[in-house]
Amino acid sequence: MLTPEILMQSLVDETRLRCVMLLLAETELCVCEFGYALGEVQPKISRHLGKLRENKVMQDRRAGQWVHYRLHPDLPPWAGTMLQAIAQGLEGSEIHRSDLERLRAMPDRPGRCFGTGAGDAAPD
Amino acid sequence: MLTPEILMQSLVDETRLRCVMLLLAETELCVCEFGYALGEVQPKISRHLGKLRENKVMQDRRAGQWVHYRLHPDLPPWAGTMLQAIAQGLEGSEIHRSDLERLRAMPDRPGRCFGTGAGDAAPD
DNA sequence: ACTATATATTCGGATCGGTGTATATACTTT
DNA sequence: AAAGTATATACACCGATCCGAATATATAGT
Repeated sequence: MLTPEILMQSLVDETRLRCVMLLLAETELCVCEFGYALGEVQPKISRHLGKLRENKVMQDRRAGQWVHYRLHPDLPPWAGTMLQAIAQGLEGSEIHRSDLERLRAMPDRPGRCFGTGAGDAAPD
Repeated sequence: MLTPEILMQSLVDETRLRCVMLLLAETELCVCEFGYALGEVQPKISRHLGKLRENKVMQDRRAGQWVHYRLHPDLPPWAGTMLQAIAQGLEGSEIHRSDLERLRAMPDRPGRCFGTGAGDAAPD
């Protein structure tokens, strides 16, 4: 079960915080997208996402060769409140703003095909 | 200035989290009260309170031989939200409950004489 | 089966943060 | 000024954590 202690330990690392903040804006991202947005090498990203998954902050979903991460659906209400409060305190933060910018400018982002595999959200 | 990163770094340590949580219930406490409530030695408590002061999470006030700590008056709104969310996530936590219990059962708690120095709240 | 791409894990080393013990400082009382 | 109480700091040590680099695993396409 997720406790405030574990959540803070999860977010106290800058890389992990940046990843979680991206998920407040994009709901689901794969490892390579995190890596591109943060400008970090893959093993580093993967390790941190793994810890966030262990800690039940995120949930992963494999889709072909890609693994998509999203905020854990069972995140308790107080945890959601914390994330929102952090996001608010981070307004004006250069790093997080540019993370999101780089992500949105990323070429060839892998399309997310949910559940039924019906709709492919590939940008134009 | 206090940032979410610094606040989380401040609270990720159990001792510091326990101290801050006590201040959500008591508004102002001196070092010896923290020490008694947590059952920890004085240097340990003092060191952690010092870091909380540095990080602008708490503010200290000397009153005679005692130094009283309270939550920093300029804590930004998002920080207050975070503290409340954490307190909520901590409901049912044995440690924090008993911290508060021990504090309230502490004999000879130093009286808090604010501002004017008029009233001394010494018990009997 | 072989290659390519995406992700995960392992390992050794470096760094950071917490701890205990001892000691220093500040204030009060006599 | 000397002794007592409250608080702060210094130092050496230890364990946790993060990192880079190399390697392992998983899936897709041919």
